[in-house]
Amino acid sequence: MPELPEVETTRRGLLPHVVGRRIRDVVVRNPHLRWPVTRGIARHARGERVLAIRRRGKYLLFDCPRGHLLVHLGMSGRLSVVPQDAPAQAHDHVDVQLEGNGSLRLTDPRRFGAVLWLPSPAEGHALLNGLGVEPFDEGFSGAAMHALARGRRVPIKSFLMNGRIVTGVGNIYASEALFAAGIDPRRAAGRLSLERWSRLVDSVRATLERALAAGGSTLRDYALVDGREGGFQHEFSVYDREGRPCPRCGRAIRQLRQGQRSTFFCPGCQR
DNA sequence: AATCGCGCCTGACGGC
DNA sequence: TGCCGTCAGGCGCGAT
Repeated sequence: MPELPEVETTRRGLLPHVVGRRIRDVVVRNPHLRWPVTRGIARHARGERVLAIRRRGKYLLFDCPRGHLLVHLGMSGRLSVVPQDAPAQAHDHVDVQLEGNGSLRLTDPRRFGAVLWLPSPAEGHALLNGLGVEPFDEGFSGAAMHALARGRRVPIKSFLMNGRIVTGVGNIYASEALFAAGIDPRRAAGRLSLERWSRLVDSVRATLERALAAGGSTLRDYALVDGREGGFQHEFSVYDREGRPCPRCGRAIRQLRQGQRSTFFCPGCQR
């Protein structure tokens, strides 16, 4: 699931429920995530007040006075706000209980997600300090990307999905943004003109904004904090649409594999 | 330095 | 019906 629009939608959904409240306890029901969830997390987090929730790439950071709770949703993770006595279902891994009623519940069938406690400053942590530019920051510009891509031979689609270059763009939105910009996903990143890079940067932002407005994309596991589904899956132009007509020119959408990931594109519109 | 591709997991689906 | 292979939103890591 969770690319930038889904993580950001989750963040915004959590804000009114979580910010300003204290953590009563962290209940670990199933510690098996990307890294084992240790009891130390509860020890650190207990009694801490959540001052803010930030997003960096696809990571969520719950800022507290003495550190940060980091959550990543992996491929199938979902955060929801539930009553503290809500019975756990399959794949419910962690409950962050808040003082008063209410818990923040992480559900993750495929277990590629993560929950970690980071000492301040969170930016110094290895998972965060190598991350690329945020798509909505000024630093994400045609000129900057054009310069970064110089000499790089990786396909532009893989380059866009590289979180050390730009964060938050995953498999769905890379395909969709390249379609919107009319760029062939197989083109070498270093062989894109400055003009086309500028167009692509605009398309990435526009695609992410549209997805955000729809509450993200629900394919299977992802849901908003209150359990509702996102809506952007109904607006896909190419993703998961092999053989169906391109919305612009009518030719059949094609699927190929790049770096063990499926890519979808229109052979007529994308050059 | 850049690129490739494996592995971590569960579950859904299609072919036989 | 069941078994098996393939694939699914991510990403760190080791090999080349």
